[in-house]
Amino acid sequence: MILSVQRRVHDAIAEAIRQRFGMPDVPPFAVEVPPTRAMGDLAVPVAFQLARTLRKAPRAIAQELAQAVGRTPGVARVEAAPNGYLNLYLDRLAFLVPRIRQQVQPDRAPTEKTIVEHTAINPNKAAHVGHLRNATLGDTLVRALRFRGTPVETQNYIDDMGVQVADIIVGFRELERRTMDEVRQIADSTRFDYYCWDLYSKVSGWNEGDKSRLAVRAAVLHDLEHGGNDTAAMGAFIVDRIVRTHLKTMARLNIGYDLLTYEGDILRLHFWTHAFETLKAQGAVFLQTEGKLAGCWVMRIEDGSAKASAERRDDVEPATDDDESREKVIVRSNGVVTYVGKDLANQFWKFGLLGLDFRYRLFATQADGRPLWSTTSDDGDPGAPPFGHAARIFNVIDSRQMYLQALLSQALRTLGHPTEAENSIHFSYEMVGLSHATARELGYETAAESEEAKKPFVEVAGRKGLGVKIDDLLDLLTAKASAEVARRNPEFTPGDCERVGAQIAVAAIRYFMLKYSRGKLIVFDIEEALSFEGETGPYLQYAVVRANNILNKLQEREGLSEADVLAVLDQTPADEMLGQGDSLEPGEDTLWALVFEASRLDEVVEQVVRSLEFSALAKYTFGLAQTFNAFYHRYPILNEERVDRKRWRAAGVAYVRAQLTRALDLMGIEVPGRM
RNA sequence: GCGCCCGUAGCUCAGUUGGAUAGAGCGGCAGGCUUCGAACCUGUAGGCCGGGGGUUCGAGUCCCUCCGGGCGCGCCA
Repeated sequence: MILSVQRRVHDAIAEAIRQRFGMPDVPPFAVEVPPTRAMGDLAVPVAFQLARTLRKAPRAIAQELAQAVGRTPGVARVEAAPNGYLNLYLDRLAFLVPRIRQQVQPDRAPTEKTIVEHTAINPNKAAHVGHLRNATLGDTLVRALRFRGTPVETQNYIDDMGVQVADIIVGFRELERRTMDEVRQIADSTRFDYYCWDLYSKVSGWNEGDKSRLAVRAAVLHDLEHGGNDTAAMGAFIVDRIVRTHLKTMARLNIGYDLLTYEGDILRLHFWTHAFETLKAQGAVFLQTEGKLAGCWVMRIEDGSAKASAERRDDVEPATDDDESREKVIVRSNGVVTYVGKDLANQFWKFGLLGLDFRYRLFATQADGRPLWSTTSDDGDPGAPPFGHAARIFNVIDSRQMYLQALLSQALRTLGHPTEAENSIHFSYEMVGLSHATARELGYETAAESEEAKKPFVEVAGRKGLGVKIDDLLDLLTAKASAEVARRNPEFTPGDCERVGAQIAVAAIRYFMLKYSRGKLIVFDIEEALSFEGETGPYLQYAVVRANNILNKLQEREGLSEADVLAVLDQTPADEMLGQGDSLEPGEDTLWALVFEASRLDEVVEQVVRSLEFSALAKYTFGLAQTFNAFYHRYPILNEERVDRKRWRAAGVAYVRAQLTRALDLMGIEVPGRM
C-alpha cells in the first residue's frame, strides 16, 4: 500500500518549495509513478509548473529541489532528471518488509455514510446481460468503498407497482386465464422467471395487437395501487417470487444487498404526499394552468445537464426563457404521481431529508450470512438496524436516464440542499447491446436489408423476449469451465469440478463486464464472453493459483510456511531486492518492480472511486498478474539455489498473491485452490 | 432541433487531475512443456490517436469546428 508514502513525499516536496523559493502557496501538484523503475519509484513534475512563475528552467528548479528536499523517511534518494522531472527512489527494505508482513493497512479515508443503489430490475421476468452490467458495476463500487473504509449501504429498488408487473398479471389473467392457485403452482414447478420472460413478450404482442387492450392494464395498475384486492395479491406473489429468483442469480455472482426498497411502501407510507407538500411549499413544483399540460403539477427543467449546472458561474447570464421552457410532469392531471415523483421522495428519504421512515422486516439471510432487509408498510421489526441518512448517494443506472437523474439534483438544490445535490451522484454507464451473431444464436433474425441489420448491434429488449439471460450465460460458462477443470484435475470429484467451474464462470463474466470503461457501449457476444485466455478473469485466477502452488510446494518440500519465510527476512541478505545481484538488471522484470507494482492497489482504488472507472482496476490487476507470470517464468523460486534469493522471491510471491487476491475480491472474483 | 456518449494497430479495447519512447488482449508470423501447472511465457510485424484549427514548455487527453456512429428529450418507467 503506497498512498501514505505518496502523501509523505508530496508534503516533503511542498515544504521544500516553500522554503527554497519562499512560496507560501504551493500550487497543487501530482506524485506519479514513472514508466519504469529505472527512472525511480515516484516522480514529481512540479518543476514544469513552477517554471513560469519562478522564471527558471524546469531542470534548474528540479535540481534545486532535489537538494532542498531534506531526508524524508522511506525515501532513499531524490534525483533531478535532465528533462526537469524530480525522481524519487524509495528505501526498498523499509518500504517492503512491513508491507510484505501485512503490517501496513490501507489508509482509511475519513468518509461519511454512502448509499449505493443498484440492480433495480423490474420484478416481472428473468435478469439479462443488461442488468448484469449494472449489478457488477454497483457491487464493485460497494466493494471499493468498503476497502477504503467508507460505510456503505447497498439498496436494491423494487418497482413492484409498475407497468411491467401489471403486464405480467394481465398475461396470467387474460391470456392464460390462470387463477391465483394456478400461478402459485406454476411458480413452484417451473423456472418462474423464465416462464414470465416468455409470457411477458406474449403480453407485449397482445397489447400491440389492439390498443383498447391497454385499458385492461390500466385497470390492473389501478388495483395494484389501491391494494386489498385479488389483483394486488397476485402482484405481490409474483413480485416476491421473481425478486427471489433475481437475488439467487445475483448471489451466484457474489452480489448481495442490505435493503430492498419497495415502491409500494413509498406509496402506502405516504412518502410522496409528504415530499409533495415540501416541493409545493418551496415552489419547486407548480400547477400548470394552461397549454397541453394544464392540470398537471410540473417541475421546470433547468437548461443544461447536471454537469453544466455544476459549472455554472454567477457572472453568466442565465439562459433567458427562450423557446418553450421545458417542464416535467410530476403529478398527472388525473392526480396520479409519476415515477419521477416517487423517485424524488425516495431520494429525499435516502438523505434523511424526508422526515418519514420506512418500516423494515428481515427478508432473507444471504449466502455470506449477511441479513437482507426489506421495507414494509406493516408493523415491521423493532430490532431492524437504521437505514438511510446518507451523506452521499450513488444511483447506478444507465446513461439513458441521465435526464431524470439530473432532475433529482435539481430538486435538491431548489429545496435548499446544495450539498446533497452535489452528493447525489448518477453513476452512469452505457448500455449493453447484442452482437448480430449472438442475436442470431438466440433465434432472432433481422431482415437483411432492414434498418436494424445496418446498426452496429441489436438492442436487448425484454419486451420482445430478446436478450441473454444471466443464468443461461452462467450455466454455459460453468459447464465449459467445469469440463476444463475435470480434464486438468482427474482426481477431482464432479462436485469439485462444478464448484470450481462456477468460480471460474463468475470470474470470466464479472471481469468481462468491468474491463470496458463505462462510457463504452458493450456489444455483447457469447463467443467473446466465453473466452478464458488472455485478458480474462480466469487468467487472473490462474496466476494466483500458480502462486498458491509455489508456496504450497515450499511448505511440502521444505516445511517452510509463508510465516517462516517472512520471519527470517530481517536476517537475510537483500541483494536480490536491492538490485545488487550479479545477473540483475535495474529496470523491469525485477523482484522489486513486481512487489512495488503490487503495493499500488490502494492508489488504484482511490483513482477508481474518484473516477468511477472500474476498467482501471481491471487493467491494473491484469497487468500485475501478467508481471507476476513473467517473473516466475524467468526466475525460479523453489529451484533457486541461493537461499537468500529464494527467501526474498518467496516473500515477494506471498505479497503479490495477497494483493492479487484482494484485487480480485474487489471485483467479486474468488480464487479457487486449484483449477 | 437541443443534450449526453463514442471514434486510438486487421478486430475488441486501455491510456490516471495535460507529462518521459502511444500500450494490452485477440488474430498473424517465429519460438518455448523430463524443471514451481502451457488457462502460461519469449520474440516479431502492425498506428497522419476520425479531419481541421486553437490553448500550452508539453495535447490521444483541454477548447472550437466539421465528419461518422450510438443514446436521450412522453400526462412510460
